[in-house]
Amino acid sequence: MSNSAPSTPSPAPAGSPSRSMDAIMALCKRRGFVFQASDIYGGINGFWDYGPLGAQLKKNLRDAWWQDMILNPCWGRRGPGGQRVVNVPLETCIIQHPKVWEASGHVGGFNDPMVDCKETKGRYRYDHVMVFVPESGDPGDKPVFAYVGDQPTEAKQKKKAEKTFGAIKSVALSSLPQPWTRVIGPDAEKPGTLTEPRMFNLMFDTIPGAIRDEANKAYLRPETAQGVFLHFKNVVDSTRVKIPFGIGNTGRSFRNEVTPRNFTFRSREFEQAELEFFCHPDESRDWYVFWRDFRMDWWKAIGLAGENLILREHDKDELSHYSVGTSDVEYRFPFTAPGFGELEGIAHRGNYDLTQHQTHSKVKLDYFDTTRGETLPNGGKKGERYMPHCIEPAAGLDRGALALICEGYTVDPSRPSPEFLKLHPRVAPIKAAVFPLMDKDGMPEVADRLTDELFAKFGRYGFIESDAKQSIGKRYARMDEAGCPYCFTVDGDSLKDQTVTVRDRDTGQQQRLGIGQVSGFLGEKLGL
RNA sequence: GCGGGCGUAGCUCAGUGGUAGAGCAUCACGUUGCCAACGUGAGGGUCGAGGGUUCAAGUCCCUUCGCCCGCUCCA
Repeated sequence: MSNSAPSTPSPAPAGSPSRSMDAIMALCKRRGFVFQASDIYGGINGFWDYGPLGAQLKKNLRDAWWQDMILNPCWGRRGPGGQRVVNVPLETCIIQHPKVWEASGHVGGFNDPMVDCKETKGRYRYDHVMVFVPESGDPGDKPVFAYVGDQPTEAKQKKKAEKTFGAIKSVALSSLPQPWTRVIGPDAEKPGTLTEPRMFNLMFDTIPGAIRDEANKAYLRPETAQGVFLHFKNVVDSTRVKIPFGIGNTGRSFRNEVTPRNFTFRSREFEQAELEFFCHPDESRDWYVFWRDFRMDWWKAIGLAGENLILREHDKDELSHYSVGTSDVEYRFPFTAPGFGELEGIAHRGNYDLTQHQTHSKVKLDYFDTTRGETLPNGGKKGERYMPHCIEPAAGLDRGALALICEGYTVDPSRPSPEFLKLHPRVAPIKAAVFPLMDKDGMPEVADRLTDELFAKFGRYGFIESDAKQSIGKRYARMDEAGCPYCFTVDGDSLKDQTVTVRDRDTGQQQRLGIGQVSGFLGEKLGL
């Protein structure tokens, strides 16, 4: 825990009533972190908007990612070979050529009606499933045998069907009336295990161009990663980067989730921050470990330092067929407790994506590495041509913002303002507040001058608030709830000795500080 | 997609067929000189939406939208 002061109880454990999602969602709405999209029309399932504080919180999170991944990668931490880590940014469109998603595998797997087998957990394209039935067409009370053409199941099921019926014929599953209580799935033993066909529209589609023509259908991207692979060659040719290096891409992605659930956690429109890091196949495992460890450290550094954060290595059977390894940075959200929910996946993608796009686009995407190969008489290298491997740390910014809010949300009944948000100063949307203790006797003027100074120095990083109304306790409480880390208060003594009090959000404790020291104090606390 | 719960002021909720309410919050004025203080006052509602029954609907019925929980799904 970040706070070790004995007077401060540790945050309520995940899943306890005092850290309930209801309370967190209520605070999010009350203080303007998150609103439901199209609220006044009754909302729209799976879409959430950010209010003033939430928009700034998420921007701070995005900026932190950009700073620590692109501008000063890994805080200067050296790569596995002792080299400086080099990453460059890219910003690609939400809509790309439809073939991109065929190459990536997103179209083939998810755009057709599928039937699932409850027994084997197999999934089949509805229009590919055929069934062996007796020549007469009427099986009586006997089961019929489903199969998928050109697959091992065909011969197996044909044999069984012939044994049962003798003369058989083949019909489409779609020609049989539902429910298919008598159909034995391709790999199943018992009849009646196939579900009704279901559409899995993972991707939203749209039709660019003035004239609606289904032939022009395009998709809203389900991930930002593919935009990077498409420009791998352009980046190499235009920036003098040498492998190993990474390309970062942030932006909105869209997935037509079957069940949007859990506040902003599973939204249909969401923002990703993804890095595709390209390296030689032989070094890919080391880089995978490097990125996995750094990304975990990064989330800790912006405030998820508690036991609610874990790094989970995927089991072998969870991995995609092309992946050497995948880890998730996972957070114990109130709605997943005692389990965890994914914040970021760090995947070793091998050379799958570049290879796929090379095949589909017929454009060479391999890399000529002039630092490898045998040494030539002139001292240079002969070079080596290879398809780079890729490590992909892919973070969800909305999930990150939600985790920051959940982690920061604290209830301490012993405080005058029990409910408060312990946001790390780097991501807190409000960086500081300035209050005149009373709205008279020269205090507002001093407060105004200090406010101006803080705006000039820190306004570019977040909000600087000032408030002269109502009791001081109420103003502190408001700032606590909004996650503002420090409040500076001008009182009667300020006029005499040029000092103010600074109040720490997490402890409620105050100390006196010269007005001239305030900027230095705040800059240090904000890590600037 | 299936099952269950919920939807009344910004928030938490009361209101079981008969004039829409309370507390907190917000705003103003006054008091108060460091922790959601006190006093006085103000603003804020087509009771999620649409339809129906009824002399009369927040309340009963139907439909629909949204949120929450469980299952399902999540190469």
